[in-house]
Amino acid sequence: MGRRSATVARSSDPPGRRLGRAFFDRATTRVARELLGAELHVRTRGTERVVRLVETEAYVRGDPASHAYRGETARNRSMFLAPGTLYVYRIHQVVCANLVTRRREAVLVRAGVPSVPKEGNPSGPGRLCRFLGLRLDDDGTDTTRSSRIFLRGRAADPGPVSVGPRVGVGRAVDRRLRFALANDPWVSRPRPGARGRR
DNA sequence: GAAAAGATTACCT
DNA sequence: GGTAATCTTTTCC
Repeated sequence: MGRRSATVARSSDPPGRRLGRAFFDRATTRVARELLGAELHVRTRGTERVVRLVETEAYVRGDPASHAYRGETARNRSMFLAPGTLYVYRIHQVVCANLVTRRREAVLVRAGVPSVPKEGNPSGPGRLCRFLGLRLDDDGTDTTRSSRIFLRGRAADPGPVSVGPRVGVGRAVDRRLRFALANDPWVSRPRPGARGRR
């Protein structure tokens, strides 16, 4: 097929279409913002889990909080691969997933609306990965080509987006690199009203 | 009854 | 493991 290097991306991809390389090969903050409302599909052994992303964080170049900040290592190698690459890292007992944008930059997927609410609560990076069944083995997967792990663009305007500081980041707190759908119950951080049980 | 503080639990760049 | 959010208890008016 005619393979060409598309460098220019539309501001809005076709609704429900798979997100290709051009989508991710843009400014990380824009990707993070437009990822809201998009669907992340993960197929594992016949079962397919889907979440509609509602919360993301951008990690950019020169960012002390970014894993790529201190250079390439065996762990963060995926961050130096092509846009659309899945970067999965392990922290203590859970794993978190990022989508590589431009080189050395990525978007951390923090929360989504679950396709099977009963079986999980994809609110928070660790929980999201656990719900989707993502493992450390999935690190390095090219989501623009994989048939197991891929994304679909949002079908419509997801609504108002709230922007604020990232979660769990000690440095560069003043940067507003966290994006979330306002008034969405699945957003992890600013829990509107946790009801005390018992 | 409401608010503040301490302590516990859960989570994760 | 450290940190932040949550829950419980206590104090105050």
